[in-house]
Amino acid sequence: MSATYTISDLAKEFDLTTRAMRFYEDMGLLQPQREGTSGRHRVYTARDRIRLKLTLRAKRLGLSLVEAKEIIDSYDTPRDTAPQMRKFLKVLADHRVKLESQLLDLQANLAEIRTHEKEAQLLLDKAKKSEKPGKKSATARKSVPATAA
Amino acid sequence: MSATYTISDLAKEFDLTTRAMRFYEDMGLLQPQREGTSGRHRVYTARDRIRLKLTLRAKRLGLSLVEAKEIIDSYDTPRDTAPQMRKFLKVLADHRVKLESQLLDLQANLAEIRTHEKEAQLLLDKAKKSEKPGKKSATARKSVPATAA
DNA sequence: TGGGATGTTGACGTTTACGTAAACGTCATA
DNA sequence: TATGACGTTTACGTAAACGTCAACATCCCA
Repeated sequence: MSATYTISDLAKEFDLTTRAMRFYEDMGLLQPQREGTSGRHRVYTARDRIRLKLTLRAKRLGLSLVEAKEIIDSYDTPRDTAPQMRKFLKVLADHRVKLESQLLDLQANLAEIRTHEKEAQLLLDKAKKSEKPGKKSATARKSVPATAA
Repeated sequence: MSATYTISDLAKEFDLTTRAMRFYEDMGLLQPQREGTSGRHRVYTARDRIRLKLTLRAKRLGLSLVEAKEIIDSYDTPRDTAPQMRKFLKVLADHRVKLESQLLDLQANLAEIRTHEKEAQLLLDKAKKSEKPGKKSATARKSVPATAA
């Protein structure tokens, strides 16, 4: 009934190799069922697909596969007792702190780039304007910016 | 006159090993001067310090050292001609696109975490309230969230 | 002047995240 | 039934980013 996927289905969808997917399985990130005459072929469920999606996003944010697994698993472990719940909350909070500081890095970096883009664009425009009117205009040779945070 | 640093000065300031700094030098990210009787000891300038700072921030955002070098170097290459300028702008734009998509990942992830935190906190509070009044309350066993983007 | 503290150059080791190749099984279909 | 196309296991290889010695040079200062 519910949708299932072959290894290459998911590999294609997320643009990775089957080797990578088997590796993720070895790491415990995916746990496909087996099927076929001798139960060799892997069958992925929607749950695997979502875990894979989360894994890749975590990777894009610079987490190792082990770190990714830790967090993703935490979404999938029992939280029936208060201590379990509190531990879950701690994992979330720790991760959030990391993400928030990364957000700052990112915003700083973006701001810097946009500044440089504007500046460079301005110089380029100026050069074009003086293309005919003037003779030659010495453009700036900038070095590493002091605004670096 | 202008401030200089020893290898361990910077290593301490940025919390990395001297081995890492020499490695960055091998990669071309840093180019300390040499000093002393036989010119063996490395001397780092403010420029090195800033390049190091940029390198580490790039690393935190998941760039490889080679990628970091490419971008940082681009800030430090001549931009006297229009083609050079345009190439510089292209590097910036490419990098900005990457950062912007990363920003989306990050914001999605943060939003998700905050949702889970609220939800979990609510359950925890509810459990505490019914600690005395009721007998026992079965708390939820949540699995991987469907909200996963 | 001597002895820690610090620095330097190799050079080999380690972890992460797969790539790649061999050698074989399985499945749809022509 | 045979012939691709796809899947599987096993195992060795690799690139990035350092860690970890060893063995020696320099520097500071009591």
